[in-house]
Amino acid sequence: MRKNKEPICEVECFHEEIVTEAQGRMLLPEQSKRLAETFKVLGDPNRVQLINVLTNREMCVCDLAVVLDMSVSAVSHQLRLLRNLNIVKYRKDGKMVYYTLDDHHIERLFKEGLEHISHT
Amino acid sequence: MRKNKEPICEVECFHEEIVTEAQGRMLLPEQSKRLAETFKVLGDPNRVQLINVLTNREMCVCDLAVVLDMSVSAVSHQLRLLRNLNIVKYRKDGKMVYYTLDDHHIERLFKEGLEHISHT
DNA sequence: TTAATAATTGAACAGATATTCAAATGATGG
DNA sequence: CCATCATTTGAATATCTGTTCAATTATTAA
Repeated sequence: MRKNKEPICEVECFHEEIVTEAQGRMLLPEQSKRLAETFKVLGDPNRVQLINVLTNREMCVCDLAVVLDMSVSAVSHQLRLLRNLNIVKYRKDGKMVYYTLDDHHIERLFKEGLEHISHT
Repeated sequence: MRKNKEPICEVECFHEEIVTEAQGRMLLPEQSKRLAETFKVLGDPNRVQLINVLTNREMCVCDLAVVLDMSVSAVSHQLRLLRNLNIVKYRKDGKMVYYTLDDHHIERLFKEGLEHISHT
């Protein structure tokens, strides 16, 4: 947040017209927040691997822990995060819990990201 | 990292075959790291607005601060981050510094993200 | 019912991140 | 040269994030 909410009597450097035009092109706060949230969830190497590995496959927590070389607890915490954002869903079978991707939009975004890093 | 590097003599819950198959589909560590970095930089509402506002426009730091309602210093710090990742470039003109986007891949990713949140 | 096991949870901790503040830099004009 | 202004920078701080550890839940089988 800016501190300077007081009347600006002194000379300021901004360009009225450009500022007004740009303000008109701004995203709504709700939009920028959701967009950032969406990207942020993909912004961790372990979650990236998790999402990649769960694409078109179902896997139990324990297998995921072995594959990602993480503790079961750490995996479970990350899965909860993805669950809360409806990115993965789960199916229970006895003691086991099997996870899969539950968001094909995210899949597209993920693939677009992969392409991006491949030609950089 | 997992602690359990000791020989696993006790019963473990993972499924050998599934694990092996999944390991084969893993991204290289370098890939997952870069992919996560790319997404992470888009994972902040202020940076989202910055990138959006700089798309096809050039703007000086002071104008950006007014538009985004942030301090000049905060904007400058964020711009440095984007600069270091070659997402924005700048042009100097006297005391002023004008920034623009410098990465069309990011632009595509950004638009894909926008689409994503619009049908959710 | 008890023991064992897969997974989840919450607290605690270390490390990363975003902002603020004060000081520094670099350019312009008097 | 000096004062001013746009921007950058570094240190300090508060908050957020991801992991670990220990405890808990839920399910199965003895």
